[in-house]
Amino acid sequence: MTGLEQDPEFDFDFLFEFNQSGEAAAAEHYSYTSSSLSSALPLPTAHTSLPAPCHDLQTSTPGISAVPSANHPSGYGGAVDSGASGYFLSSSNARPNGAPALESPRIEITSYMGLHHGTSQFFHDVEVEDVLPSCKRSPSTATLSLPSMEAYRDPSCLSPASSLSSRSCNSEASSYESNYSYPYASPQTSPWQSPCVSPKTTDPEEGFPRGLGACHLLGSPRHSPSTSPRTSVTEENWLGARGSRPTSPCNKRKYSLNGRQPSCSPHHSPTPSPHGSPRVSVTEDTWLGNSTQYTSSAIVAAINALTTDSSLDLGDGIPVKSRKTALEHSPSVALKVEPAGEDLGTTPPTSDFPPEDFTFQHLRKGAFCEQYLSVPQPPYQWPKPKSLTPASYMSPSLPALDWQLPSHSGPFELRIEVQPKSHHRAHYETEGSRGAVKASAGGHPIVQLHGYLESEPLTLQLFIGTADDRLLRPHAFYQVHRITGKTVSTTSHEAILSNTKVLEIPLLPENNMRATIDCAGILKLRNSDIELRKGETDIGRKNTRVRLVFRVHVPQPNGRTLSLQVASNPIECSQRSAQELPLVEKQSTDSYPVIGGKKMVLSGHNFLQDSKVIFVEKAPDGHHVWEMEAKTDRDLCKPNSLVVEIPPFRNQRITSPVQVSFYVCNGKRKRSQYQHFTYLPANVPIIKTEPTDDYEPALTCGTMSQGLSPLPRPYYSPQLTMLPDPSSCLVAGFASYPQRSTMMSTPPSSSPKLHDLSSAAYTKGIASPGHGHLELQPQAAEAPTIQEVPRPMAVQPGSPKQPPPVLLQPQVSPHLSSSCSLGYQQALCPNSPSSPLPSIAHEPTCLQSSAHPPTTGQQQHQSPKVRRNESPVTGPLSLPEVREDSNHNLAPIPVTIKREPEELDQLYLDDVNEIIRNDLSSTNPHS
DNA sequence: TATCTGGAAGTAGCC
DNA sequence: GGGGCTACTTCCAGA
Repeated sequence: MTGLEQDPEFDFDFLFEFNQSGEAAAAEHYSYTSSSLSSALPLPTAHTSLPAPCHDLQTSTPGISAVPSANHPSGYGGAVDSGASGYFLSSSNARPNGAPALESPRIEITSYMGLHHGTSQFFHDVEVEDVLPSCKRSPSTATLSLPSMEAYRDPSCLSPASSLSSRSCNSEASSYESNYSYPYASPQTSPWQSPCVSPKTTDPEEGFPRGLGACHLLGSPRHSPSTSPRTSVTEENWLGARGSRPTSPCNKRKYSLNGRQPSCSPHHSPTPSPHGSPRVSVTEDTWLGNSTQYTSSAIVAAINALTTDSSLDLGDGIPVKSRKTALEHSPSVALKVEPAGEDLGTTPPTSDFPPEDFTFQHLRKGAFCEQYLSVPQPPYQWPKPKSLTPASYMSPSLPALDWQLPSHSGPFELRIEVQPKSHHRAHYETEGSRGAVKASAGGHPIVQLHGYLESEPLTLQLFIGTADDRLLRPHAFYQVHRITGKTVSTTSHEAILSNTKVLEIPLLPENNMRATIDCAGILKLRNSDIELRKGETDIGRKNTRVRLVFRVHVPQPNGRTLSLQVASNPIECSQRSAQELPLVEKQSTDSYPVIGGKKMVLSGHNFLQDSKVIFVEKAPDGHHVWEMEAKTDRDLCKPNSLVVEIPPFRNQRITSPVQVSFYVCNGKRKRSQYQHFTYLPANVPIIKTEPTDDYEPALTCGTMSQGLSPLPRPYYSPQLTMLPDPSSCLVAGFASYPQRSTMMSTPPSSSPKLHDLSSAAYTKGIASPGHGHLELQPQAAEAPTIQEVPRPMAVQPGSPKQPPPVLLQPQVSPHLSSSCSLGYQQALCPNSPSSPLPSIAHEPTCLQSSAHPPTTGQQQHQSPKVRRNESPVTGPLSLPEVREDSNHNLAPIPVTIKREPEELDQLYLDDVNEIIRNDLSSTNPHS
């Protein structure tokens, strides 16, 4: 690292600049974005700044603790409100951020001292001092001398939990290096950060978005050559980069500390980066290039860049591999001279890229981040689209990656023609690539955009998303990894959006807007790295399922952009899971009358003759209300298929569908993920049920339609499962969307149709009085018209700390706390601790949820620790039962509820994240 | 030689 | 505090 990098002063300057100008700056940004975007930033630029928008949107939330309601209303809530607009993002009027003008109370950002981190970081990165002549800096910038890192790292800024000092591991080490690195870590704090990340904490660190990881990753020294972003923010950075092995946080791994793996250790890295750390290459051009660059967008970009590169500078700490990569591919403007012409990616942005330059756009898009990421530049250049207009390519205001988007709208449909295999062992940064994700039948996944008749190519975005029962969002522990080589025929480009690495693949008309995804691998980030991030609430342990998430932004004639998204089936990424755990990919039936008796064929992997299929009804708190082992036909059992007889449901008198789960168990701790199954009332024909009354809408929303789903499918579809389709609830027309499909029958590949609200549809729905119980109308009313306020209708999975859906809840009529309302609110703040959605939407759950917003099946699960406290004793629990019955006036059949710690494992695992979130939220006032 | 893979050793955390 | 287990991460070796 060069002295410059380490120059605290430098960082502080920026920091300060930021802080001081804080609000003003923030405001400026906004205004910039909103108003001046066009002027200040040429669309092309905006385009490039893609990340920014996302950040904005997302971020608005995250870093800013206060943002709360204000934000929501305008921000998320707004999104919701505007719903319709959501998908259509107006490129024209929108702020680059895409957010309504203002919504975002980014102001908060400013205030916070913690910002230093972020800012500093930010600047630090930027620091690229060389790049940024001090003279160019804003005069107003106050220079803060950095006496010591301590100062730098204002303890106050750190959340208690996160406080480095608190961490034993970092202790000393943390002092300088940590601090040093720390800044990087925080870029996320910036308001622009993705919301997904940590929502809300004022605490800078908290602000640390999980997405950050991505950035880190990107910047991270270790990441794989081209890609793997490492989240180094963690220990290495914070805790003491000095440690030999960058990794283990808190000395979890002694060996690492011992330098057992020197190779990994940044310090030892054999292949120091020639170019120096890939810092954010905020080059003069990009950053200061011209006066205009100071525009908000520029700032945003810079921030983004900063964000991403958190770890970069740890020069020493950069893992060989990462470093190598970074070096090779992403020359950082900042410190070192980039190899001339190294590649596009690295090329210091010149202030004037031709907007048309696709490559460039990408670069710019990623702005600093990308450079940072060091996207390996392929020998071949990113094809320049015939005429990829910014609009076609990307709108400045694109929905954040954690927003739920429809897979189709109007004539357009983004579809995964060929699903990826259910197992793909992800590689660590310390490993070589494990290749591209493949399709189960050989070959690679294929994605196609239907209904697009224009001649302009579009860009298909791919990122790694979660596969749990919550809303789809970028996975904190996995990043897409760009694969290159002889075997790769698909051109791709990496970009970083909201701290998540995104692979961009051209969708060409000549190929029927079809792309073979043979260039996407999956990188696993060390849990320790990610978990230590401030603001990161998810846990990595056993959180090994991901989905490939594809997005495409289709420019509309009216200037808006239609964003479609589709997620693949879940992909198990762990080695062990792939080898031992049973996996259910498909089920021949996903609903059946309570009488049971029907044979159901499960398709998947690792089935054994001894495999058991257990049907479970879970209470909102996660306890098993009912368990029943289904009969399996051992004779027909094959490694890839299992025939099971659907057991009769415990309550033969249900009046509405009840969703339960089942899993395949190969032994202790070897069980598949829960699959959803719906029991239908005995006398009810297996036909779709439409919400009929206020009392049961929830039910319908939550559970019904399963029977409808004609195709067997894995239940995975978190988003679907979690979110009752608002649209369905709101719009009569949408009722047709199988809620269930959303719940589980929807092919994993399908994205939440729930959100599939075309602007028109959505608008109508909202406007439509007929959907009264969807108290959404008011919101709609509040919301600016779509055109006026292009906000993604998509659901914003808030970060854990995200304020509860206050806005929505009130609107929901009490008696309705049905799934619809619930679902809706969930949709708004899916991750909100206060409004968790039960992964399993059985009737009781729906109702209860409403009654007990804070607890959902998942949340109710206690974290591992908590669990331990739980009585392992098996005993009858009447709670769930009673409530359920009472609610439905059903004569409950006595049920014995067993508490089996082991059994709950899965539940816990599934819910741990939520729990953690809750814990964090409760413990952290700010958040 | 480089990449991809499968397998397994070493380590950490939990019971 | 040690042993057993499981999960995570890293390393090794073969194709």
